[in-house]
Amino acid sequence: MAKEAETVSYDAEAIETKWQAIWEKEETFKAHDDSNSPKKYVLEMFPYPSGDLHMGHARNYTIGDAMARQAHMRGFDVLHPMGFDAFGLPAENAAIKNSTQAGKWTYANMDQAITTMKRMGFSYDYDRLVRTCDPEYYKWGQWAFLKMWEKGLAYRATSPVNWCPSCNTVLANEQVVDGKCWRCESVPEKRELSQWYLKITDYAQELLDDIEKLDGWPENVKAQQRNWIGRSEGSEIDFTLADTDGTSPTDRTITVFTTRADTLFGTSFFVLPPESPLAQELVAGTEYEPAFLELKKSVEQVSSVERQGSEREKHGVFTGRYVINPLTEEPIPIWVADYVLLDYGTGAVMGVPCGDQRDFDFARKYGLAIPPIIATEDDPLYEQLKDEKNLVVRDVEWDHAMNAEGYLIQSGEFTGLLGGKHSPAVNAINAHLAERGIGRPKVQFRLRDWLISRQRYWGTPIPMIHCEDCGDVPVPYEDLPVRLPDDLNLGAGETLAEYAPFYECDCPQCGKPAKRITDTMDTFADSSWYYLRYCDPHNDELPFSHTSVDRWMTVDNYIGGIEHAILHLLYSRFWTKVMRDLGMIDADEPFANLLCQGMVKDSQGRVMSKSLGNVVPPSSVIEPYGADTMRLAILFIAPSEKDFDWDEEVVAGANRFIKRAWRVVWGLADSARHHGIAGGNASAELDAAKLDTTGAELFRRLNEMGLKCTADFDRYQFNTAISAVMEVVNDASRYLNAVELEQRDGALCARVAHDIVTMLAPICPHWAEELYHEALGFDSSVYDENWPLFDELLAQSETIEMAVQLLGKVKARIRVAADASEDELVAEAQQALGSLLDGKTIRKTIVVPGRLVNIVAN
RNA sequence: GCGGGCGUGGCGGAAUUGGUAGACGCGCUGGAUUUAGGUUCCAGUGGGCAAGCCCCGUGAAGGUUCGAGUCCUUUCGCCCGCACCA
Repeated sequence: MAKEAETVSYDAEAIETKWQAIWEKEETFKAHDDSNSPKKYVLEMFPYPSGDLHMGHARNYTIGDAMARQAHMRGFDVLHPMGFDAFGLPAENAAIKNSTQAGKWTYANMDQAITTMKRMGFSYDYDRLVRTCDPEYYKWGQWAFLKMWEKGLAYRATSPVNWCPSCNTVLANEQVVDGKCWRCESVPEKRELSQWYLKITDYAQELLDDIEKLDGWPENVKAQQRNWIGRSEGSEIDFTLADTDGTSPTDRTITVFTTRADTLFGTSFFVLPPESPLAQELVAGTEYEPAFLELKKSVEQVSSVERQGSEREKHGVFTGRYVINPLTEEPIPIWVADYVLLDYGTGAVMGVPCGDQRDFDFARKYGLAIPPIIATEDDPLYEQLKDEKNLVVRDVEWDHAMNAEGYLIQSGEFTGLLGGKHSPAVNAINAHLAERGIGRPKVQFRLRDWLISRQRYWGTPIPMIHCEDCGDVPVPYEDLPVRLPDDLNLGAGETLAEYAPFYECDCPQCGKPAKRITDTMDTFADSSWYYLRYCDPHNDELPFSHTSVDRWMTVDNYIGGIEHAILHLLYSRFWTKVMRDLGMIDADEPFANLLCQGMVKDSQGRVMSKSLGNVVPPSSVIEPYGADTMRLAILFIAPSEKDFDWDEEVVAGANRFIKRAWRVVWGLADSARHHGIAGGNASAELDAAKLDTTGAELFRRLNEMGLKCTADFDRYQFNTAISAVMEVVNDASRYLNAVELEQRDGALCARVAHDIVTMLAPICPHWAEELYHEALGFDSSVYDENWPLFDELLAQSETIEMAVQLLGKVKARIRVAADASEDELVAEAQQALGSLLDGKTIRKTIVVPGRLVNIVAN
């Protein structure tokens, strides 16, 4: 390397501290509500402040920050806010343990996290910081609850719910994961309690349909949501309850839900769940009652985890009663069995052992008939019974249910129709039942209403009052927020329900003494609309104004963990639709593009956890290497969606590159100055035709790799965007090594230096800012610089290497002029193949411009 | 069982639409510079052997095509979600 003006050494800590202070002072990252530029809303899932940030947060926010900064450089007015999901149980538990206030613990953690965010150089508009535990925030969550109450979307109901004995609160359906509490992994108990719900099921169909609109979401998240919503098309069929004699009809019916109405002729028994009040009623006072009660008791003792295992043996008892099959008019015995659920469908099932493996297993165990009513063409039974309308064979020797698609046999007038879900046979039987008024098509969802009340202190109080006379009465809007008291003695175990200053109040309707609801909302309610509040965080008239959400919504890029695939993302979609129906916002969906970043694991591929002691705190990387190295390493090590194992070598490699790029930029800038051009003057006259071969090739590569880097940013593929810049840096380094200072092209050096700095600016912002000012000589922030433009034409070289194939196999390579004609290429190619073509006839030649010539000869 | 995804060097991973497989980085090998290197620079690095204008190579086997990591069929393996949902 020729001697240059001495370069300044790279001191990460000094420049990072310096620029963080300047950004803060200059308010560099302020979002503008009134700008004429197109907007871009980049959002990372806000953290729960349980302590300092961990590597997962660092990765999440680094991805978002690279997107946000690059968007700004491409001319967008960017909204890139941050906040805290600050309510929740860990704060309360910590407060109980330390006899302090949950708020104190939470605010201290939030301050700590903000410090770390600033050390990472994230480009947040801290003016818009949202903390869900601030009354200015949760007031509007309460407001939304009241609106939902008015629309009938919020209600109170008593039903069996999941109670977590360790968290001392109920859980939403979505929060019972693998039969365990999502937070503490205790096994919840079923309790009959009066709880508050949001009617998300009203939106089940729309939530399902609109998944189709989410082109920018990963397939697996969409699939998970579809699964969770669980739409199932089937039929409801009414069975008449027979009298105690077993045959004469009563005037009562029991309705079942089935997706296989076609198998109605094969119904040989009927099942109710042990929890069924109807079952209780049917056996009451009979000889069957003791066995029923025993089964019911045993089911209560088995945990939900165990009961849900599909391997579990089925248990059932006969009730002594019958229903009448509406088509065959035969009596069907009613059983009670533990494999049927009370809260799905109608809570009653028609048992068709021929068509369903579970029913089959149950029939075998209890010696119930297995009438064959469906068969495939290659089944001997099909030949025997294909024209048989009446039930002549009542049992079969099979060892499993008939799972394959087949034709109905022994099924009256429907014999011969193709059966299966959504089959002609289903349609025909549905039509028949509908005509008789004893059946109807029915769409069933798995999704349940969202149970949002929690019996905990540290959350948004539900703004309702219970009056002995008036019932549940909403808190008047002018009384919002219902403030959470901050002087509870949590350490002594005091709860809101026991704290009179909170619950004592007067009924807003009749004025008599009443009791305030002491449940708080699930924290997922708080996080279901925070992205809307960021649009208008200081509004004290409304949760947000229509103009503000018109300006910023929808979120263009949402980045967060896959663990929220159902819970948070489904609730947020629901909340947005509710706000839309309240006329608050026009958008149907909150998040246009979703990126679920992979996990950061330890070097052995294990999840980082405090209990394993394998946590790598961000500070352990920032301190020795700097935030820019860490950001670079995180983005380079793997594609954003993939898990990666933490690898110190990669960090060292990233640091090596950043230092190398630093030297190269200085070398280029000094060279430019030597030739009288400002270090980073990208607009200096650059005549590509006047460049020597080495210079021309560097310029071409700059354009080629610049285009690639830009395209990779566009598809959020940061690892390859970085590799493109690495190639430019490598090329520039070779240029500096190969060409003496005097021979270098000043304008070229300035351009390359400028573009390297700007392309890396979203990823290594402090590094870029320092070079932009000190090496390239600019006064403004690189954040306000334009993303460089590259030229497709300039990316092409005059001569290119092309592959020559014989029968599709590469046999030679030729260097040809980029604008060579097809004829010239074919001639060159044939020459290159030489003797390989001897004695062969050319059948065909395929020319792929710029890539290859394939000669088909034999 | 249902749904989604993935199999490419020693490792992380590249390869917009079918068109030169292995970019970039880590690691490793050799060389240069240095008093020294956890520095920098240069070169090499999929496998095989007869060392070539060679053969084989993207989990496996077929197929379509002038041409397949990419498309189709079958199959093996792994990961994730839901699940006695009728």
